[in-house]
Amino acid sequence: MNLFADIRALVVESLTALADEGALPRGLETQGVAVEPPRDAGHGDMATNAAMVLAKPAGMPPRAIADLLAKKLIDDGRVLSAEVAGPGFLNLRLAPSVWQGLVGAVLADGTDYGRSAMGKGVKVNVEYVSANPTGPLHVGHTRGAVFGDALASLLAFAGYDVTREYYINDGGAQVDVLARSVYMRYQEAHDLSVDWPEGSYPGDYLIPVGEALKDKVGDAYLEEPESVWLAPVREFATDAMMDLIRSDLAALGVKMDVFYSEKSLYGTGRIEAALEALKERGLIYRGTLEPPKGKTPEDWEPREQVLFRSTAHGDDVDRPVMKSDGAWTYFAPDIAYHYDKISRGFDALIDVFGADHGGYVKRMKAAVSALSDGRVPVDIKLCQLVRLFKNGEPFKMSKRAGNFVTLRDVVEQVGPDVTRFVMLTRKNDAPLDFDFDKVLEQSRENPVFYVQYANARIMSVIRKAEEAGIDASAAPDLSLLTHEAEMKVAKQLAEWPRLVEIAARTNEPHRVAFYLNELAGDFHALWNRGNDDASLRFVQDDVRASQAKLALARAVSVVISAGLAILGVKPAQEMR
RNA sequence: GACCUCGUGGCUCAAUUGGAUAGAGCAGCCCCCUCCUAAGGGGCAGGUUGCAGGUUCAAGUCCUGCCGGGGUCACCA
Repeated sequence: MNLFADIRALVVESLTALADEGALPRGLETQGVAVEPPRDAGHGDMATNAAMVLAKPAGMPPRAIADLLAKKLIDDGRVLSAEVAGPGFLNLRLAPSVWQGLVGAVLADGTDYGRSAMGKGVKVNVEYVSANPTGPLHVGHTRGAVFGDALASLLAFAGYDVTREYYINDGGAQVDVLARSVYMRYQEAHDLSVDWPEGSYPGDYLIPVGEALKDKVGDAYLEEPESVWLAPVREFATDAMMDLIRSDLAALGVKMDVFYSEKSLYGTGRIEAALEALKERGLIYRGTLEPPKGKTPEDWEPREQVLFRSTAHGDDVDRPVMKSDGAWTYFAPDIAYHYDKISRGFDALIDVFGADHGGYVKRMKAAVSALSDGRVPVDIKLCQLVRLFKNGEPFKMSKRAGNFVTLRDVVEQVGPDVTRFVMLTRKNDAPLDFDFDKVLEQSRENPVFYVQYANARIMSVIRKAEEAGIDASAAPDLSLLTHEAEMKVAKQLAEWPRLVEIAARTNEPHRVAFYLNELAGDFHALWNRGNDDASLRFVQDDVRASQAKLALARAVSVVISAGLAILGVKPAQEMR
């Protein structure tokens, strides 16, 4: 059930009929015809731009087309009125029975209401978090985790075949640093005192890992040189860190389908194969890069490197894939990783990065474009910083001391539901303020509360009704829903399927959170109308009237539940 | 210097990817509880969408150039 799609289909049918009658030219392209809610509800229930879009190709003034279309549409039982307005908009008012029927459809579909087929048959890969396995996840990762997870759920709801994936950066130098840091904790576990060099990971979270290493190997590595213990300790340490990260993600309710190891690309010829694929396209060469204009690094010296001609696919400069010592740059395995995603048959890729990786976007897009010969689109979503506050005061993190606010800190303090919802109350590319106190506040300002409160009120009023002996789930006579305040809520429900498609098309899950806030607002408004007008209360002496009103409330709850499910939040049954 | 990103009432943000008279919430002023959760709601006031051009039936949205905030900038990942 998608009312906007239904009415759009009606508009297109009517246009075809007009063409058959000779009133319009045949074969007009109706691609651009849209049926949308008008910006101002006073204009009507729905508006179509059909006349304006078709005016030029039809060679007719828009208002003339709109007049023809209006006369045709009015024949349909669902359309109460069709008025031409402005430059050629056609404003439609729909019969009450349409909105009543919509409420019934929502209840019939349940939380499947709003599912779309737009992604049918399309395989999409969403890569998110992808934090280095060198420590627990912190707040910044939390935003990316929530965003990616909600986006994946949203796309699944829109019909896509979604894979959630985490790229483990376990191939670079930082995991060696991790291994050395764990080794020092291991030494400490043997009561040896150690000096912590600059650039190591001094966080307490490695103490138990050092202990665990001691439990596993005893004193076997104590007298050995690094060449002996580095590789096994590295593996031990990264495994421990991934366990930690997995449990952090689980605490937040994030479950990946695939954890993909960077290290697994080395020594298997996969990086070489990916670069060979680029080479075949003439995009690999040896050369020397110009220093960046304006700001030349202190230690700049011309160097001949192996370069990827990313400029052929929209990048600003070509990018090195191999260091001067012959080792791969970070970019090389990432190229291979994306090549692997392409060869696994994904039709679209989405990468969720932190905003500090913005400079990486063009080269990654260039690589995917080159490797898929332009067939596979990749959308890279950047998540901006999270600024922490406590009661309005900025909350400082000291990364140097290893004391940063972790994902687990946040989840333990405010819970996974609040964490997730709040992380989606801003669009991904805008900075987000997270105040530990305000997110728990029970007030209008807090959207988490506001939406949950709406659902709790619905649950509460259903309980009240049942206590009064009303069967709230009985088949209602929806024709009893006639008041404009009730219609307003029904109209908001009608927008849900449309919103899902827009949010999925733009890869913007925050739109779901904003929509829920609006829906909750409409519901609270209706609720309060009951203070002034007793006929708008949900529990009525007239059982049939009550059942109809409760059906509307239940439909609201259904959509809130479906929306919250996309965000990964459990609807509240009551407020405490 | 180059690239990315953002710029919308006093504050925090939306705006149906190009649609009509730019919408919400805070803060301010005025109202609404013998009544299902007032943990809420209704109303008033508040704007040249950073600036200047351009594209077209139509621009907060697209293009160009400025201004301002943030981010990034070859042997880090």
